[in-house]
Amino acid sequence: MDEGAFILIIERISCNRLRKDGGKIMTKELPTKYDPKTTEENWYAYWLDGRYFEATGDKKKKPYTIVIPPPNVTGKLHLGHAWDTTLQDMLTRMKRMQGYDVLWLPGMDHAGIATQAQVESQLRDEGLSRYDLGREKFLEKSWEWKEEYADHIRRQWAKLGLGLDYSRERFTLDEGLSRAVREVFIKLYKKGLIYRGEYIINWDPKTKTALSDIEVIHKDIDGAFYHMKYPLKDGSGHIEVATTRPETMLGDTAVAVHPEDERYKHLIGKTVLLPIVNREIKIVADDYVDMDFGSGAVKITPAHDPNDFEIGNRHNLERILVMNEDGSMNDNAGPYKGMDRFDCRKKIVEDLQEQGVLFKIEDHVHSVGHSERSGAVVEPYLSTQWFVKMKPLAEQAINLQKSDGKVNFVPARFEKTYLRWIENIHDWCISRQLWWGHRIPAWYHKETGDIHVGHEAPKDEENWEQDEDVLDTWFSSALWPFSTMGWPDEDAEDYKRYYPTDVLVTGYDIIYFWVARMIFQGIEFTDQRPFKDVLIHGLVRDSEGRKMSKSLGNGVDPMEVIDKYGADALRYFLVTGSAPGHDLRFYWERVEAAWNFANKIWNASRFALMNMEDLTYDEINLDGEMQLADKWILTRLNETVEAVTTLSEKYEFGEVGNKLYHFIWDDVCDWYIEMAKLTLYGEDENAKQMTRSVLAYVLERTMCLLHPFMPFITEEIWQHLPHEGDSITVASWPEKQENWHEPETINEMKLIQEVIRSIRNLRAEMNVAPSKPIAMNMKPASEQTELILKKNEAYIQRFCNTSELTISLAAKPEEKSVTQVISGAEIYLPLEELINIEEEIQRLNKEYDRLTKEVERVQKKLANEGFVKKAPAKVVDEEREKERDYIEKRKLVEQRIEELKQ
RNA sequence: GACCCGUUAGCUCAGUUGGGAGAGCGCUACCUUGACAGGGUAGAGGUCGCAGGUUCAAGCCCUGCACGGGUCACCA
Repeated sequence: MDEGAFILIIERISCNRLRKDGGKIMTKELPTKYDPKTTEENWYAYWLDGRYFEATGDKKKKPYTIVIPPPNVTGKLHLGHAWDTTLQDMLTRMKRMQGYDVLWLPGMDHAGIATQAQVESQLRDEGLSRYDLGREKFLEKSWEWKEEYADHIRRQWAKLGLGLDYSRERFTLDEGLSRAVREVFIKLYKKGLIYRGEYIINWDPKTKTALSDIEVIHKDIDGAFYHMKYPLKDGSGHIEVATTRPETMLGDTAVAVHPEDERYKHLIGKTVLLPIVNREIKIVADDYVDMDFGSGAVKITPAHDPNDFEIGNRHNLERILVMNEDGSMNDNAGPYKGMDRFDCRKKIVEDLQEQGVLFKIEDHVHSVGHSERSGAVVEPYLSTQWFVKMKPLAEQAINLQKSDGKVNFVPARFEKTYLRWIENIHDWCISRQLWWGHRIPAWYHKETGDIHVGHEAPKDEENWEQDEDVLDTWFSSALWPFSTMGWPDEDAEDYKRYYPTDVLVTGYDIIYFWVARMIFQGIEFTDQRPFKDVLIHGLVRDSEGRKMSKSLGNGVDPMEVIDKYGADALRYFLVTGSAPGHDLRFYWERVEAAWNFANKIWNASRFALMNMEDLTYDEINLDGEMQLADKWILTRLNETVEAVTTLSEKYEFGEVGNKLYHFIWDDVCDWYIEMAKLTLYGEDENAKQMTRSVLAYVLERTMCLLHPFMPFITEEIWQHLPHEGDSITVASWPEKQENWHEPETINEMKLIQEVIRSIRNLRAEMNVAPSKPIAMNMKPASEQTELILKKNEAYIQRFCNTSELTISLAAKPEEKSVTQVISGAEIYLPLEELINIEEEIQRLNKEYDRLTKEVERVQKKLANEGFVKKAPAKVVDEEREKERDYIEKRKLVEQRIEELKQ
């Protein structure tokens, strides 16, 4: 691998050494705002220095492998890459913490056409072409270019915080991978699955290379339908044909009609005189022709149309190429020689009209193929190229999906997408008329024309010439999951240990180009799927839903986002921003929301650390007496741990994000920390110590859960918190702790929360400022509830801001009290001066009506025999409980109304 | 033409084993409470595209339709 940029990162490690202190806290006080800039770079350097991302080969651990979809070495990473790699980073970080020997293998793709085009454009600026330099010099230039961009990409990976094993970085043109490419080519050739032949291929006249079918993008273009009359040689009339590409008529070598077509039967075998070039061509009969389309007669240009080519084969027609490789007309075009194909079209239309041959032009929208790379209109072109025979390979891939060893697509529907394509696949044109790429390992004998295919030239090299062309970049990408592991050396350590990989993460736009090809090559050469799962995500779009593109200028540079909000915020936004397999719109506000979340976490930790005193990891002790809030948050932590773990295994990161967000913001920050203040600011030293332990423990575990989403801030906080080990990247993944799991605390907490909420609500409704202390009188519905309320009255006092609080089964409201009925208790607030009895009665009447509606709804449900009989007992019981509760509450409200009325 | 996806709060979107609708932003009112104003509290806002069906029960399953987006194929 290239060391350049990597060393830049490594260099910074030295200034970071003071952090290597065995995990002790260096500073206690955190600044009040989280600043990603000052922390992110240091931590990345620290991670590399600790070599936490390198696969260890540790036999005691199970391997877990992902290979990165290699980005084009010619470009910068965009938000799509950031999304794609963040998903992989999350998976590998989690697995590493779970104790797997993780290999996440980085690398880049040489991207033949794209890179060559860039280098050529640079040369053009210097007034040169690649031919001026020659092949060798041009490749030198390209390698320089590659080094520069590879550095750039590595720096971007670093900024994103990706835990890549750089010691195993690969490049598709590396010697090892090139050997794999040759090996595959040779083997397929020997098997007859690679062949060379003259066929109609997709030709890009701009970059002057052949393309495969999927590199052609079809766009609807407003064109025209040109109707022409070709005269019969015997002067007995003419035959009418139509075309969208009139310039191809110069290459016509027949006219075809359907053999059953009564209109033309008598003309079959006759000769037509092709206008302009005055070539004599035959009228042939062929089933391919659709009698109902157009005139029912088709001009045949075997050298410029795939269907015509087939017809030409069936009828032994001459193939006349009328264009050069750059899209200009050649010698066969007679008077049009040298003209560009589109200029020729204009001129030939004029000329034919003048001659009366072309008699009608109709507007016609038709789909025109464009080069995916250069944008040029693709010309169907007769040319000698190398092809992969796809049917046998596709069949193996299709069969694989019927076996237990199938590739699991996530979301599952993409398997259909994949199968549909592979079931209808055509042979794959793999030769490209470029210099930057894997040169085709075929030599042609200068005299005999024999073909030699092998790793090296034949011994009498001077008598042979190597094929000038290179292979489609995807031909090498298809081997990526195993060529990077040392294949074709099947005894290579990495290949044996890490192949097949566990999951491939990529966008749906690349299923055909890459995923499908990796699968059939994987089966053919390794006898198994190259990955167990394929996680498919969508595309990043702009805020209006448009694809980001250079031409629209609506692209957002992930580095700019990171500079503004930090990598953690960007990552969190990317992986929680959409449903699986769906596109994602980019919104700055949502990145900002993620940043706010990070800051919230920061400040919660800041609070904890300010109150942690010198608690060390060993001093964390959860075995003493606990408050409700402590037991509750530990239980909620357990629930969150379980949810996060199982949802992550299912790649449901959006849901994982929701769970963590809710747990951290609502449960930890809004409730637990607020409640912890009671003990932390109180006098009871034992309780304080317990709260510190719980807080430290919960935060430490929470940072671990969040680490895959937000690696930087979690490492920073984790290092400040009491912890064990040198880095959160290798900390243990949280597991459910049965000792501290008390589901009943959830309900107790719900009761306390309901009390607090209902008082806040009443205050707002009655315009009583939260800062104003009030007297509060509670009447529990049972002794059990009374116990819970009394045990937790400190919480109620604080959060309801009471001047006095009584909790008693015998409690009675003062005359002028506001009443609130909740499940399990009545609450009275004697707010004499604020109360108007009439208004209070009205308020309670509203409540009465609301409860009545609820009662009716539940009773309706319970009155349904089918429901009671067929619904699960648990569901029915829950409804009965609700009925009881609503009726009870309604009764209490009713009583209070009656009291007030007296 | 075939297939896939979407249609849920003002906007953008979550909602996976079918059991009383959620988030972010925006909006309203109030709050400098000793982690956080990048914050807190309370609140408004939804016939979950339409029509059928299955089911005790449908945003979720099935069928059809409408609109929007996408993929592939055809296009002389």
